[in-house]
Amino acid sequence: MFPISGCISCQHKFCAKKVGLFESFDPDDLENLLKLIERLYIPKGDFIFKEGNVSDRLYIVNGGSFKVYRYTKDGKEQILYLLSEGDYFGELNLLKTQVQEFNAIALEDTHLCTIRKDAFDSLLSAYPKLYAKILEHAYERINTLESMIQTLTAKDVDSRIASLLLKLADQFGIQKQGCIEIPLKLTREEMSNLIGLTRETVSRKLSQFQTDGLVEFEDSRTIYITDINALELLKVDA
Amino acid sequence: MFPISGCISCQHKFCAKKVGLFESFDPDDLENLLKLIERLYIPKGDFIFKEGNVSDRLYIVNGGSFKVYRYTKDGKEQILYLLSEGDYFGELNLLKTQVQEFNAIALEDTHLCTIRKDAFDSLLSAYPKLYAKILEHAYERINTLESMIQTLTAKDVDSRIASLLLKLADQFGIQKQGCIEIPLKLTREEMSNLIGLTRETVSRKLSQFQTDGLVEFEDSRTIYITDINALELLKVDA
DNA sequence: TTTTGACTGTGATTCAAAACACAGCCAAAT
DNA sequence: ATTTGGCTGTGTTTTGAATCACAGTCAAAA
Repeated sequence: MFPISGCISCQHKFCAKKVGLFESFDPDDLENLLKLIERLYIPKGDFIFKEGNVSDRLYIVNGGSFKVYRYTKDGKEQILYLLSEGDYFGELNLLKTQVQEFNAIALEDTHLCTIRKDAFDSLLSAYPKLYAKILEHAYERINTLESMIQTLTAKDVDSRIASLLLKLADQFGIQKQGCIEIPLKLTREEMSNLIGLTRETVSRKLSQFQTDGLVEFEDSRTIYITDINALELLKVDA
Repeated sequence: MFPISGCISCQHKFCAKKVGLFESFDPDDLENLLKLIERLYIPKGDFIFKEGNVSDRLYIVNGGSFKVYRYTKDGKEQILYLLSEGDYFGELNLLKTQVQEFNAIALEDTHLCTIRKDAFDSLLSAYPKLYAKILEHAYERINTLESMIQTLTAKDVDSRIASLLLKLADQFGIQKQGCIEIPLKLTREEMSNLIGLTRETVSRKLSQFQTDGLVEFEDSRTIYITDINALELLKVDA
């Protein structure tokens, strides 16, 4: 994890533009903002931050993706959030200085734009409208968490996996002819860590979903959802 | 569910004062605020709001308590939030008009102070500092939800029940000599609906906790935590 | 190119909570 | 005072996911 001066995937300006947080910024504002941004390149598998770190940055995903997780009592990782291009994380922790309670690891080679606390503070006083954006984002996060609880309390495994697939499709899915591609290459274990199951159970159920014609796989990592209606039914019905 | 003019438990002013949301209000502001408040008395067991209702009020608990829940796929209620005196709910839904996604039922005879959307909007423009309070509250809600997920993903039943008891103690507990009383009289089933177990499992484990000297009961509803350290250990350790 | 290590699928077994069943209890209502 | 209905405790049985075990696959590294 190290700052880099040249950034392959971004033209420096873009990262701020793709993010809802700054969508009201005009070109001058953006110019101003760019001075505050520090960029990081995180290779696949490396930590972005760890539990116990002082959380003093806002992270904007400019390219790539990462998972935010902590450990359950029995030592399995429980993934709370998945972020990809255009997403951001950490703004709430900047409002009061505090310690990070999650770990974050890059799922692929990842380019981040970061803003440190002091820079963010000056932004907030210059653009008080940012508070509204932050509040909106907090509200989205609440919704994410509430539906995650909905998923986790479903005893029925089919419905949990259907929920997961639909969530991934909604968040990352690319509409193709007759199917939805989920370009995020999660391992079976990572999927299980999103919904509180074991990797074996996820593996078995996904095979079954495939033979039932609900999904297809490419090299067992890239998922294609071929029957989204059936998944919706599994999610809701008994 | 009906408005009442005389309110036994409150002197009208108090409800606003006990709530963090309005703590920065001076006497004049409060006087102003009082004109906007409508009070409701909800007898035990009655609905405060239902899924599908337009959510057009902020609810402040002036006395009593209620549960906020929705249904899991298999028809059990999943309780998301418990509120008692001084708590409030619904402010986030007032920011954009929308439909309620939860049900709320009074756990005992409950007195509420409510503020309707239009009144709240005028408050917000008069006191923009309220946004900061709302954001703070959203952040607390995120923390609540994240630790709820932590609890739900613990496979181990002892730790889930320990987490629940500690949460109840933290939120509602009254320090007594040598123990903590939890005055909220939840049924075993409601407890199970907070942590995704069955009422039988909760019943068995609480009996065991009692014989192990961790808790005591009065008429099986009021809980006294007698060994909070042991519960902390159960929550964290294997 | 070969080796390595991480990931995957799938069978067999275990196990703990869910489900079922029912009697006893208590509080509210009649 | 009696009835009623919801709640509780606790046995017994069932069930389905976790666990254990292991071979096969694949991609990255040497």
